[in-house]
Amino acid sequence: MFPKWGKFGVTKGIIKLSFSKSNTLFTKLLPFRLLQGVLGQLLQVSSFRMSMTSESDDRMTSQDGVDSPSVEEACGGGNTGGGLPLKKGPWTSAEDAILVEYVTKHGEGNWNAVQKHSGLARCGKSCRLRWANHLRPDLKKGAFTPEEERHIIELHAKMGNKWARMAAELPGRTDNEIKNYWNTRIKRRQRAGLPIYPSDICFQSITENKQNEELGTFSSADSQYSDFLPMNYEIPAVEFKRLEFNQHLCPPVLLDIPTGGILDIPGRSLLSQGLNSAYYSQSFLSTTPPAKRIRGSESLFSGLNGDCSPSKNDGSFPTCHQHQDNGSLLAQSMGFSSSFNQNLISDYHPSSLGVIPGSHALLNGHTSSSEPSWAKKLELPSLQSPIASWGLLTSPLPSLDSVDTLIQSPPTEHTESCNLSPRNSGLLDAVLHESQTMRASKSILHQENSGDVVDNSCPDLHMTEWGQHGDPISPLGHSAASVFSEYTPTSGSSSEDPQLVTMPACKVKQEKFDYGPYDGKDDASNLICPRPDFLLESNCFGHMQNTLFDDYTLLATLSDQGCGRGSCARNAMSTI
DNA sequence: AAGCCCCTCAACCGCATCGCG
DNA sequence: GCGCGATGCGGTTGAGGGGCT
Repeated sequence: MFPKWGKFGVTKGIIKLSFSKSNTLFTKLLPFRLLQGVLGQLLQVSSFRMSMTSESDDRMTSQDGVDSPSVEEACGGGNTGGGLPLKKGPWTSAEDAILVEYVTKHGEGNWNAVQKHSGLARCGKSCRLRWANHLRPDLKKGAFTPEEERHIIELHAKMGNKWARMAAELPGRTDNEIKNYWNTRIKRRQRAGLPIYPSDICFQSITENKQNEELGTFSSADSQYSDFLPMNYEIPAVEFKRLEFNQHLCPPVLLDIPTGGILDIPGRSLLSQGLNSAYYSQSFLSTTPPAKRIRGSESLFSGLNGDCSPSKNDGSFPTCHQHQDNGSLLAQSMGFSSSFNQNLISDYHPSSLGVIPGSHALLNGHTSSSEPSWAKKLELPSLQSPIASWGLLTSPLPSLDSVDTLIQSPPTEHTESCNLSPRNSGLLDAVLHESQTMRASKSILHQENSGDVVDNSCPDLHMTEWGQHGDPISPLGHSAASVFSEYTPTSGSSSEDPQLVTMPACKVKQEKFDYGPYDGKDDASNLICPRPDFLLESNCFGHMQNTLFDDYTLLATLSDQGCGRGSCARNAMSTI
């Protein structure tokens, strides 16, 4: 039953154990300190009665939950195969050997039978995990290579937290490995105040998605969007409770609503980290609590389709009323940005709290060249967005942790049934859809205006010029356009080379971000983002005070109510 | 050297999905 | 259609190690 140990070798504290079993040679590398425990485990497994004396065995004993009923619950069956208590905690080499032998003999699958047939005191679930994550012969051990890291980032941009799918594209790597890597990376970059996705990857993926689009991958997307474009949307009131932004970590992003109000959102939290990411997309657009997780594809604009689609709900979002988690509506607002036909803006009535009969594209259809759209959003000193219910925005926006929670929030039931995108769920899908929608919207506008023909061949958001597409209908469209008409897009900036962003009436020196301890593979041009609060404090907005900030009352309201970053509203007030 | 903090990663846990009777 | 077991997936936890003070 047990392997015949062949030889032992010790090198630099690592013991190399070789043994043969069933004409197969196994080699195991073990830290020296574990030797005693391993031998102890061998005895334990072989006899099912073991008095452990080593330190590691003591740890195991305390952890393995032999006497704990939770073990049975955890593995959904408890004792099987003759009443053997199931063990928890770290696997020993002996257990590994048993499992390897079993799988070698019987193949993968039927994991619950492992315990029955091999005597291994582990539940099937644990066996499967151990095999998949550590014992599989095709596993690639060691740190991720730079190529793999980049691939992971690209995949995450496309897929979101679909670890298993990502692992399938990274031979020899496990979902757990990738997940851990990503989570670590997220934390690291959060600390450093960096965006999650480097701009080059976004750009590359946008290009890929665009190619897919041209190949017809998203052939139905436009029509789907166009289905709801002309509709009125009722966006529910929303309360941002317990929301605090860690504003010192990242620059806020201003979202100016059609009345000129400003929602000041830390850019890193909402935009650079996730509004554009699959998880922000998913969770922010989710209209149901994270009770159910969706398998397979999730739609970025899930809330806009299915139950929330105008075709089904006359433009309202009933489920949005039902479930409002922190920030979800905000995300809806932002995520919906591109989904709203600019034509609708004229219908907007600021007094109708919670209801935005029309709304405005987040970017007002404008992006600048050379940067992916998601990155460009960060550049805006002001972003237009259909933020609903200003009067109910009674507290600051989510803290970073809150946002993290939102990031991690699973998609919703609706997302599954509301797929707009066949690929869904990734940042780049979001960008793509936004691009598509903007193009559709522009097309409509151009048709209606039947005047100047703007080059619709402009392939992507990043090819659009600010001043060229001033929204002729939005109360602020023109203003915004005028504000940005002189905006000079930058490209190829780097942290070593702070950029000057030309703004009307002012020049804003590009803030140099602390890129922290990260590996530096991500280029430093991720954010070309003059801090909006800086802009507010500069005289930049003096130029805009007759346009963006002509509604003193609303600003005062925002300031008093502490909406978003009240300080920013106050700053704006003081600037004005 | 000791204590603390932070990071990494293996493993657990809960839930969803699938397939079968 | 329903129940159940097997499997898969993603979020979370906690032990252990390394670095810093």
